[in-house]
Amino acid sequence: MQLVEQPVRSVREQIVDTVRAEVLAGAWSNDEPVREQALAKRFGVSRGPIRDVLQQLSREGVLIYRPNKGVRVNTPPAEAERQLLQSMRREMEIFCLGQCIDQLTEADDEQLERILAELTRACAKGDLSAIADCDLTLHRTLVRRASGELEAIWLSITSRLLMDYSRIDR
Amino acid sequence: MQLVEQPVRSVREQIVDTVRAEVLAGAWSNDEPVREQALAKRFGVSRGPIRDVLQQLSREGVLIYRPNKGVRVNTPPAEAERQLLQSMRREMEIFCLGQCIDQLTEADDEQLERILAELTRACAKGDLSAIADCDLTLHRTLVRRASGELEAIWLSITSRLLMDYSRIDR
DNA sequence: GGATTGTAAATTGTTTACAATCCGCTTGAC
DNA sequence: GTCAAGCGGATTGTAAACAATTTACAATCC
Repeated sequence: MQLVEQPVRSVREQIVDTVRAEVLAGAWSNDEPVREQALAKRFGVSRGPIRDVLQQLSREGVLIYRPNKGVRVNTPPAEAERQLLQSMRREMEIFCLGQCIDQLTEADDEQLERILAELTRACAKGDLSAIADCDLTLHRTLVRRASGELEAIWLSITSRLLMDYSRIDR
Repeated sequence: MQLVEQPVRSVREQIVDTVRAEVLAGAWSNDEPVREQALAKRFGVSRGPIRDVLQQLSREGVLIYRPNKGVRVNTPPAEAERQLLQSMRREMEIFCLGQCIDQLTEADDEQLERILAELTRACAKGDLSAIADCDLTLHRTLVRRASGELEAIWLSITSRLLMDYSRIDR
């Protein structure tokens, strides 16, 4: 499921979103490191783009990177930190909503409706990873609309928060 | 000036901090794109690590990246966005201060004193780029101490804010 | 027997070479 | 004279080879 449309998405961006979704869905263990070669083979690219992907996800806090030792799935934030992030996320989303509430187009409405429907369905089924994914997609669309500049920051915060879902899911 | 101590800093990290400091000091124009080859030559490495650096700084919002067209210095945030970031930064720093106020060691105190002295000196001289640099270093130390996980997020927010200083300086 | 050192395989970090894309300029048709 | 097609250099994107580091395991020493 990829409801965020974007005219041209680079290979790296696609891989980033795929890997992040999988990690947040709890599909990856954090006991063993993520191997660059394996990912490169899986996505049919060389190690270069994969390294970019792993670096980016590490800066987002989804993975954790240690020099010469590769990356692993990060652990969820501690409770105090989680509250801070929650608060910051809320602040950002309120801001973005206020920024873009007036300039929503017909197409935007339609897209939001689709995502909301998907979210409702996921909630009904109790599919936590799907909920997390929809959650991410829905709000990400709003944030990007308000300010592309803020998207990266918002994503870092929210990804960290969603790591709790993946833990619960397992 | 690099007062943040770190046992082992990778080549890339060092270049990232150097470039960021220069951009925030207003040393780079945003009229012309940043060339990978030139940076590679300057730092004595190949384009690979340089690309990592530029990618990271782009995700921080210091630079802005466009596919197949390289990176440029980003423009400072709009006023509304700046206020949001300011508020978020404040929230983070208050949190981090509360987290680590109790567990500061002798060495920490000493280091903080040094940075503060440097900051005072810079303020007295009205050296805006030095102020920005000290500002960054001082608070970054605190944030890292409180939670290394939060450092990346904090850095994204603060770098964007400090871009205003660099504009004023010019 | 336990600790330590040496070695080989695996993995990451970096460089180099090559392909794809972009940008400025010429050139030629109209 | 103007505009568009196209050519060439420059730059970015990717892949593959090479170097440095880590890790696991075996051999050696105490």
